[in-house]
Amino acid sequence: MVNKNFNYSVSVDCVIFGYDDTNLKVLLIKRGVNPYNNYWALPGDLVHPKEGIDDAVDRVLLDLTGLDNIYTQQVKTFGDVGRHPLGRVFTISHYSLMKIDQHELSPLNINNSPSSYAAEAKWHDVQRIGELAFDHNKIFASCKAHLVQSVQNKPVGFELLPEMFTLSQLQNLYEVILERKFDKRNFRKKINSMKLLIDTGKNQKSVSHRPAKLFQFDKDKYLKLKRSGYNFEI
Amino acid sequence: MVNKNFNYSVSVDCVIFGYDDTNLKVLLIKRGVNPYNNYWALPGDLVHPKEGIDDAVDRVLLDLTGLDNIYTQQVKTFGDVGRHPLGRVFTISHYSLMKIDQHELSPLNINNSPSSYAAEAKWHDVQRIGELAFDHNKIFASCKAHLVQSVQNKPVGFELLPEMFTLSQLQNLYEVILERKFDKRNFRKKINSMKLLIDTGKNQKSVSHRPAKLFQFDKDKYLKLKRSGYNFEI
DNA sequence: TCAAAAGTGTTCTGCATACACCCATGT
DNA sequence: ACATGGGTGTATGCAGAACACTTTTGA
Repeated sequence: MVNKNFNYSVSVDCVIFGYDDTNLKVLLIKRGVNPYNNYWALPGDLVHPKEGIDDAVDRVLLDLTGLDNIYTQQVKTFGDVGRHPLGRVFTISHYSLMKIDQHELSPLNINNSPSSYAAEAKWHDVQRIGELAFDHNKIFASCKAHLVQSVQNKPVGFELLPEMFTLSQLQNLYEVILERKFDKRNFRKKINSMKLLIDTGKNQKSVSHRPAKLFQFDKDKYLKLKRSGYNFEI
Repeated sequence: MVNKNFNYSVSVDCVIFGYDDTNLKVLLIKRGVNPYNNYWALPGDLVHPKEGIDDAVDRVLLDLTGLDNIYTQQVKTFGDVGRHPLGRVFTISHYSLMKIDQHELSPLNINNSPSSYAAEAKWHDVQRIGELAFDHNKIFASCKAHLVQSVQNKPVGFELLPEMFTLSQLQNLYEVILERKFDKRNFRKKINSMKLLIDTGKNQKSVSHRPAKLFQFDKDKYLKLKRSGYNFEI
């Protein structure tokens, strides 16, 4: 006999952020099934019976992007009584940060996916997402706010940049996420004082202006500093 | 027929913090039923079918304390496969802040409660909680860390103090939560510069030293400032 | 040679820190 | 009178903010 207390369902949803050197982007899927057929939605899936929350998130991300090392943080759980037409579904929302150049949004990935209620996947400007399925607009807003907070006291911005990046790319990333401008010299002074970037010795190629130096984020050094009480702050 | 996808259960758990002018406290219940009979545990309950997450939290807090205006924030959802012996139960953890002097932990409240799996409720020093039921030690640690973060950039500390409080009480509260000392003059300078306290004109009574002034937190003023971009920071 | 973005220092201001003595009350 | 915690100001150092010109490359 099924216990009357065990009749809910639980899903995970991912707000996957990317950065294309100009704008902050979010990866949405277009639903190919009801409910909300043809609506854009956050990628997600039900949590399987023998699967932890993080495992479910990793699976959704792997199926969608082919990548298995995407930075992810849990944000908030949504469970309003009427949020899902088929029953009581709680969804545990997450934000994920990926290097946008690393993945191919191949139809292959999407069609192979157990999350194959998705007919299409596409990057959208975070400024220009329309009405999403379910309560996904609310979820998106919550995760976006969480990103804005995180980026100011954790070095998560680097998760959105390629392995090697210029200081201008980094500055523009912060400007786009925080919706404010920084002074170039002061920004560089600040970044420089952290001593967390490695000068790769390489330069940009084939740009029609003075080529910029390429840097890497020194994650090991950051982790050591953090263990001894250091607080990242932009 | 019960859909195979609807066979999970969801609960809320509350890490209820209080402050007794010396230590940071957490309100735990002693379980009177299995599983984990006689273990101390976080107060919580299953989310009812027609009830939102926040409603469930409010209900748990009302049943336990008789109060209905307790500051609460959702923290994190836990759902490891084996975390509950009776089935797949996800729990949405919250932290709550209350003025410790406002409530009576009457057996009445506890026995009237639908959460009457509780045989006893008691404030514990946050430093001295032993092994709790389920994965509640992990949940507690997560909520404590969240409190430490929050208290530094939101004026939530005042939720733990009586309506009127002295500057020394306030300073000690921060020292206890953040586990560091502040210089008295600098702390007061900082608090004073925020202009968020109202001098009530009243003083402490019957203390065997110079009586301290009593202040109130100006919540309305804070909310106005916040809307126009102000960021609280200690 | 022109356009475009990279790169670079100094001054000023304000906030965090460090620090020691007198005051009001109860016993 | 003494013990207890309440209450107050100044000097110093450091970090954030404002600000303009030269350099390197491709077209």
